[in-house]
Amino acid sequence: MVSSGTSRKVTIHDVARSAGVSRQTVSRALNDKAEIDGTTKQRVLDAARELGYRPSRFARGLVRQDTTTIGLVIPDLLNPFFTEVAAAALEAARARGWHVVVYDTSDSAEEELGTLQVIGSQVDAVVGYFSRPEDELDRFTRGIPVVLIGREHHTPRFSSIRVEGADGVRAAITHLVRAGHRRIGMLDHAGRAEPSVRRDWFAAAVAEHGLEAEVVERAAQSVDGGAAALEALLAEHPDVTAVFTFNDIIAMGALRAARRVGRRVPDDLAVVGFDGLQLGTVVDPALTSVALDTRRLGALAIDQAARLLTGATPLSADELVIQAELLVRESA
Amino acid sequence: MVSSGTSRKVTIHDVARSAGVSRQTVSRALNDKAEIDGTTKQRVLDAARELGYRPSRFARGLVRQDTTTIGLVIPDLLNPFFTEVAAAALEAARARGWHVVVYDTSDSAEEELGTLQVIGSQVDAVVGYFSRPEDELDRFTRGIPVVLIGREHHTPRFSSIRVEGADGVRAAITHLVRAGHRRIGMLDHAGRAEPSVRRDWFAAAVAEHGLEAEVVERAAQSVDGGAAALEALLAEHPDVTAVFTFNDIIAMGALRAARRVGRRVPDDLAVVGFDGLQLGTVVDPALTSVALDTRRLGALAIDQAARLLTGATPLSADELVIQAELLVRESA
DNA sequence: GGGCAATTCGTGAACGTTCACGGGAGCGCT
DNA sequence: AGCGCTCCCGTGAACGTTCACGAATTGCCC
Repeated sequence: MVSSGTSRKVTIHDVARSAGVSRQTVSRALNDKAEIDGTTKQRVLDAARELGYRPSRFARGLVRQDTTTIGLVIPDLLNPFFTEVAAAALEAARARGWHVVVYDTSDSAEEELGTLQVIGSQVDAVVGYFSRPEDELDRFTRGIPVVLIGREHHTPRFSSIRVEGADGVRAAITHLVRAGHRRIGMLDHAGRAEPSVRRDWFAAAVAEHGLEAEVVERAAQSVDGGAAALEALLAEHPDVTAVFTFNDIIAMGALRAARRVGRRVPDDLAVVGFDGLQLGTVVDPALTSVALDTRRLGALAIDQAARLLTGATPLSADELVIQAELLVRESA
Repeated sequence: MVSSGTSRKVTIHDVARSAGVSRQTVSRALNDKAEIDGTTKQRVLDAARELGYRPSRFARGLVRQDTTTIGLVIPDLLNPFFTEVAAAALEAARARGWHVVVYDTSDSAEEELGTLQVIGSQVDAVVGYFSRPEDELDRFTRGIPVVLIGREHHTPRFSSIRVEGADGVRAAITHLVRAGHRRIGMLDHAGRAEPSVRRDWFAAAVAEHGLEAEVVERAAQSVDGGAAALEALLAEHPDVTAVFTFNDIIAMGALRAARRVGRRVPDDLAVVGFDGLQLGTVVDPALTSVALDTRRLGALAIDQAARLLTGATPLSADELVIQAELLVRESA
């Protein structure tokens, strides 16, 4: 018989009554425990299947304190960089037998707020990206560990993983200068109000070589945005022979625009992205980029969450750093 | 004071005692309910913060039956197609206030088994991709709705979303024939033992135009695999002027290989992928593809899960279909 | 001053499961 | 016969929260 569907929830008690045994015996049968006869075990299992019984994860979780679930907050899963981070975090969590509930906040402050309001009561720890002020995060995540990615923290309960790109960007600029480039532009992120940190790294690296650092255009966070920005930059500064971009998505747009305006990459225009996406190999020429080890990033975040959760000594700020490194492929 | 950390779990009772009130009053304060004085509410809140109190989601879930959590099983989150499906499912679930715990099975049968073993006791419904035999799925998901994607089902408790691509592929081939192509090859998936269903669609469509259908090379599921396969195919059949591929990833490899061997796309070689990834716009020329509406796919899966969960009349098999449609961009 | 409503708070019960413990039946051995 | 051991099985309690209900206090009006 198929279970009725709209009926009240069937409990362990119903199974026990149906099989003519006690709750405890049912529990023993379902959890493969000892102290139970083979035939009664089968009888209980049959009764359970017949009734469509399903143990309540809440009741079970209440008494056995074993399962841990963490919340992973991602601004935009369709952005390949975050996809890589999420995949890495999932892998690290699986290795620990954890469950991961994923929230995509769609780059929206409102959705992030909505997520914060529900996440606190659903998970044992929170890992991910946030844009809201810290006191708000604090208020909604009371009592559980929080690991921020790519953002500073001041609340003692928080941890954060720092993304250190100065060295990587410097290596990229050095690489370009060695190749003979003297006019190097940048396509920055247009989303936030103030210039990005990556632009600061760029400016510092360029200044070290005594070059001008002000050849910057701001690009929308998309392939089209990158393409448009490169065209604008080249129109304004035709003497530019190399560009560094905020990220690989924008760089891919730049690659396309370069082809459209007749610049050969890397000969007429060198392009260096940021992120080091695996995706950088699908474009032609393959994208040279200042790469972030996303797998390590995800693993590090989960590891720290585990330490905070178990009370082990957490990793220090010095250890919670991802160092960007220049990944030379074909576009520069 | 910072909470001690390794101490026993602090319960609502501790907060009540600390604030000099009853459990119920604490509950009222924390859940923004009425019937509580402003000052006592603040006192309770302070005490809760002081003690580092955090309500147990298990105890709460046990008494209020509101929160629903679904399990989303994905073979490989790094594969952009599945990323899009996952993002769509997350969005649809968020609209319903559901929580989604994501499992990446890494295209591995063992990981899928491991997922099955734990998922049944953690979620209220299961949605996603599975490769294991149906009786196994049945055994591990007793009592909860299951929505399979891109796979038939025979167990009555299951639902499945069918991907119907025959029409879309036919449209693609017609498109190629109209452009004058007479020798059309295919790059099939090399993963499974038998030829893919997409190859059957291809063969049927090509046969309708009276063309030869046997110009098929099998490609590994990667950009490099696609590139290698196209080179092999062209070496064997230099007269081929158009290729249809198992998916967009392989198509992107084909694009690169075409450029390497000096074939201009789409003039010397037309390329049509399958999936219709947003990613198809980052390559140059942008990829023409037989597109699947991944957003609708994800939404449909979640919708059906919702119907099964609430006891509403589920969608029929006819309604659970995603029709592929030709998306003409630049590569063909 | 008495009645009545509104406001604020507390107590027992319930949610569904597992754990700790105890008890009965059967068997072998002294 | 008595003892002890093994194998099954059942009962009360506990997990931590919310719900239903009742009670106490206060304020207001006649």
